[in-house]
Amino acid sequence: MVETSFGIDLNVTPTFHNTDDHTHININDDTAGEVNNMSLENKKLKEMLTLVWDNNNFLKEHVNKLMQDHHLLTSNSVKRKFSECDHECNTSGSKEYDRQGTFKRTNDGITRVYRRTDPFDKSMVVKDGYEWRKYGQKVTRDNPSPRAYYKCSFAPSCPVKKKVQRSVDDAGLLVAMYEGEHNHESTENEDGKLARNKRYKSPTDDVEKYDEVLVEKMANSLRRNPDFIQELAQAIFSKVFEHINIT
DNA sequence: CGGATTTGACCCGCGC
DNA sequence: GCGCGGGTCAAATCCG
Repeated sequence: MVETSFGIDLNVTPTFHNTDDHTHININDDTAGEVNNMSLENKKLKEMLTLVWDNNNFLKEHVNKLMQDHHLLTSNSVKRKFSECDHECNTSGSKEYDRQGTFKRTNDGITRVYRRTDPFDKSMVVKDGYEWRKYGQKVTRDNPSPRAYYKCSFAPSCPVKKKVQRSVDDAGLLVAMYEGEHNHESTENEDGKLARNKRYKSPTDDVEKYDEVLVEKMANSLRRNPDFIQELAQAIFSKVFEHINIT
């Protein structure tokens, strides 16, 4: 079934239950000619809408496919990297995973956090519930991507520092190194965590959201088009007259 | 206008 | 002592 966002079923012919004679309308020859014209326009309109809908479906499938490919690629890459990290961690330190694709490794008082991000995203943000103030950035010899230096925003009372740099062989992997321990509570409270969890979206949610936005945009542009409104009204009247003629 | 970020200069430890 | 590289400072700049 095809239905626009403003509630008009494009495939199903509307049915009318005229149980008494009050619905019968006499139409003269001029009106009949007009009705024929409207039928033609109605056909055209229906074809146009079908075309738009087909295009929409095609785009939807295309987006779905792209999302699936991207998801597959990302998860494979994460799996591969995590197995490498696992290998490192079997020899020293302790390890810890979280559900956001973050790998944590603690060794000699320095905690390393590996977080997978978009390789094209140039931001160096690794959210950890604390607020940080950036105080420097440097390109190091062994890595072409710059290393960012952060101090805890509670400094100087809190001595914790953090260094963030992209992995040498995987630009999509951010490595954050933490030195010291915070002497205060995380700046992100429980409400914040809940709010963030609520905001979590699956890829399918994205597709549905994209669908909604697309349909809404199409509907809005059509709504703003007076020609469309007029033709739509004519089409509806045409259907009504068609039905009345049959019955 | 004030806080955050950027970026070049400076500091410091280490190896030669 | 000198050069190199990582870390830090602070003035300039950006941005809400």
